[in-house]
Amino acid sequence: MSDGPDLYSIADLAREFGISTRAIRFYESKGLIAPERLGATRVFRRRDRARLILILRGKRLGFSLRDISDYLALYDADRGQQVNLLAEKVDERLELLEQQLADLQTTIAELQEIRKLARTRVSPAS
DNA sequence: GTTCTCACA
DNA sequence: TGTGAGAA
Repeated sequence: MSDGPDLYSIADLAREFGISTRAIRFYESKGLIAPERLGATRVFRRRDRARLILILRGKRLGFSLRDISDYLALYDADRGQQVNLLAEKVDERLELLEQQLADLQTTIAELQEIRKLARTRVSPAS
């Protein structure tokens, strides 16, 4: 049905996702994942792998580990509230990015204006 | 190979 | 938000 191994070592996941084993341990220390242990050694199941994928996607979208942790914590608890939190954080993020984009566009326009003036005043005719 | 802790940016 | 180093 669903394929792939049932068990993964920390090195397996680090290799698959192109991150360090240190980063994975770091995420665990922050409570984002909670792999089982065989003795002292971490054993990751599909569920842990799935959470890791969500962590990396959240990071890629610019969310903090804290945000991602808050979101993941609701997976086992309140799925309705999880959806609400996600919507709220996504709105926040979009608002910030849109503002940053507008600021960048303003800066770009200023620089382009400066370049235009500089060319007409100090450059040989082209 | 894996674990942990401490220091560091 | 991670990494480096060192010891086990």
